[in-house]
Amino acid sequence: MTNGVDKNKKITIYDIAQELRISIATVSRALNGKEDISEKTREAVYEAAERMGYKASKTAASLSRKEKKFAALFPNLIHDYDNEVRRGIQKAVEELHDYHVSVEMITIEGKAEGYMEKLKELSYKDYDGALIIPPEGEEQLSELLRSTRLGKLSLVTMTTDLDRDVRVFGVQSNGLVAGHMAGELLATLLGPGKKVALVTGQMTSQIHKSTAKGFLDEVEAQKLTFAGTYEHYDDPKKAYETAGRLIAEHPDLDGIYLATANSVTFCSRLVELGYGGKIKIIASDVFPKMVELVRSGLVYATIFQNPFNQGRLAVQYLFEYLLGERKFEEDEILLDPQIVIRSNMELYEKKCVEVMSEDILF
Amino acid sequence: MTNGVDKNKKITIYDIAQELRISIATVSRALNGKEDISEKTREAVYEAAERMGYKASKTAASLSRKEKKFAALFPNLIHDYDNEVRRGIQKAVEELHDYHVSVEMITIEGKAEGYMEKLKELSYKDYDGALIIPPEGEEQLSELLRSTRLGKLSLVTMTTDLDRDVRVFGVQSNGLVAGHMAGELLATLLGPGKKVALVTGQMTSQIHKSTAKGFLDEVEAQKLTFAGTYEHYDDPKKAYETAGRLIAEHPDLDGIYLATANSVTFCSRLVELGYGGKIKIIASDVFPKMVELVRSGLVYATIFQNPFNQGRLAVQYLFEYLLGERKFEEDEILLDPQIVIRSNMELYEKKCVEVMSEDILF
DNA sequence: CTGTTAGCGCTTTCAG
DNA sequence: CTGAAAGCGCTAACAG
Repeated sequence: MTNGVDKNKKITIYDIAQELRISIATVSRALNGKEDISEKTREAVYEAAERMGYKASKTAASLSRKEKKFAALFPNLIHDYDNEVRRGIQKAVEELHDYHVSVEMITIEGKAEGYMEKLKELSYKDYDGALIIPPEGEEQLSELLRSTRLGKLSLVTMTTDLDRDVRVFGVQSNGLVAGHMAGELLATLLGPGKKVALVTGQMTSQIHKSTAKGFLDEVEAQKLTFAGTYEHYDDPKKAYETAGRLIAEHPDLDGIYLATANSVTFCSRLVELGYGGKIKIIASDVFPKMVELVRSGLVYATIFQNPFNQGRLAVQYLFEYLLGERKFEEDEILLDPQIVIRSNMELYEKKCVEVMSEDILF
Repeated sequence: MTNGVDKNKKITIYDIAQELRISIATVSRALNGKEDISEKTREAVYEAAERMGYKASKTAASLSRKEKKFAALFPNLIHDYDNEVRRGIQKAVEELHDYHVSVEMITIEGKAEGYMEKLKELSYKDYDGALIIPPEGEEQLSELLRSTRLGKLSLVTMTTDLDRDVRVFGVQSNGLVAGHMAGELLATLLGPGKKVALVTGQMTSQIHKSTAKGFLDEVEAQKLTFAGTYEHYDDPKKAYETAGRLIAEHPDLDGIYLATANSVTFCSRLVELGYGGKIKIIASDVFPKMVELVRSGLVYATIFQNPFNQGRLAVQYLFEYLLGERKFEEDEILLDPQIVIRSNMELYEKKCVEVMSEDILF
């Protein structure tokens, strides 16, 4: 024993209470940042906890704490990506079963107003947090949110960056790096000077902006020729049209980075146009249909953005945040995109699941 | 309520005890597969648990259960890879802090005999499990193990496949897929017909065998020319020599898959011989020195095998196994290898750490 | 603002 | 082989 800290004994709030000659309830309150406690006591407790080497027991806490109630808000759109996020959320709920967290999945019919209404209701119903996948036109929701008090309801965003002031944190893929990766792969596949295009979702969304930036930077660094950015909404028909337009405008195109959903529709149009093997394609994420595209060789690689984990971590982190275990100086949690080629496809294939309704897919 | 199961209420062992008119202690014993209990009671408890929809609370259990004691056995060799495994184990201990698991890190001086001796001691001292990174010549350890009773000490292996009969499970990288990935990348980089070689560790080790198999299969499928397998132990001097020999025998070589440690020594010898930019190299794992090699362009890609996670999961799974939460029909847990190129290197760089002693490295 | 007390659900002696 | 009882460390009323 060099200093007063005995490594062998586990320090509990009981020890701190004894040391300070106060009750364990007071120690608990101090440690959990509750309101009704004097600053003096709180400081004394913090000091003692630090000095004595106190480490809170999450298991004991969870045994007595009351349930944390979350809700997950999704737009009314069945989507491969969102479906994976959903599965991730469900997984997190299972994993956190012992810790008493529940998540209600809610599909919102309307757009921004629908979200706001539900959010207010949740706040009123004493929910602790909400996980949001925003509707089209998220700026509007951001706007509404900024002018509304939601009490103690903590907001976490996924696949978006709703205004930072209104949320606790956001979980999304590292778009910047994903863009660079796609650029580097195309450069490797094609060599310098070749002509590439970017096909992406709404550029009003931050995630698409950063993906585009990463890709453009890499294209420039690798001295590829840039044909342009082709933006389209998450709509298969638009994807189909966009493919046609892209080829019409650049019949000599060598490569494409498909940084959006609806890759499948897009690719099948390319095949129709007779560009099957001629253009090197880097796509995004792994869904059952994408597996086939990579296997067939039409798509050389796809960049997996792990939507499943996005949902899972959103729940987990929100929970930890609410317990004061997590700080978030960085309010963006970025997941690592991964390169999937034919030979490691099987590893990702088993991680994704057929989407319930296939209407929207093809 | 369609059947007797009320989804709203949490079923506890108390409920089961009441239903069966026995004590909660008996229920607990039955559920945990303790010895001193009649088969009849056990079955009744299982049946009731199933019927009533019982889900055990790990948190409550961990609060009263006594400490699980593990040990991790490493050879006396400071090594980038092992160092990461160590860090992973430490991480797991932190994560499992609340669950009362401790892991003692032990460096074994001798070889197989040294391991056996320590293992017997651990068994005698009532340890619950041991995590093993075997010494050179693991077959010998396997041999010894097969003829020795270690009581209730559960064995988990890492970076090896010690005899399956003597261990609970093993955690290692998916060598087969890693080999395929390296082959596919080289094929993409070089095109068909080009000449490639495999540089690997001891082929007596299962992990190296499966990596080699994956690579060879892919080389054949992609119609590359195979120059041969160059085997060497984890010794920088050998790596240096091997590089020289490889080039002497195949001056027209186009690509190499470095499926072993000591890539750094190997590569620097290649540069000395003037083969710096001429040969495409796929390496393994990410360590600080490897980061430089990829950044410089000497190595095109490296296949990350996540040794950190290997250590972390080994502890976690062993713990879950001991609690009966995990079954392991498959006794090999395979981690997904990941492709790291220049543009996503930063994501992996921050996950590895400078090794303590650098002697062995270069 | 603080203390008392009753659990949370389970494992583990200790006594039969 | 089984039961009774004492906690594990913490939170949440409730009562000052």
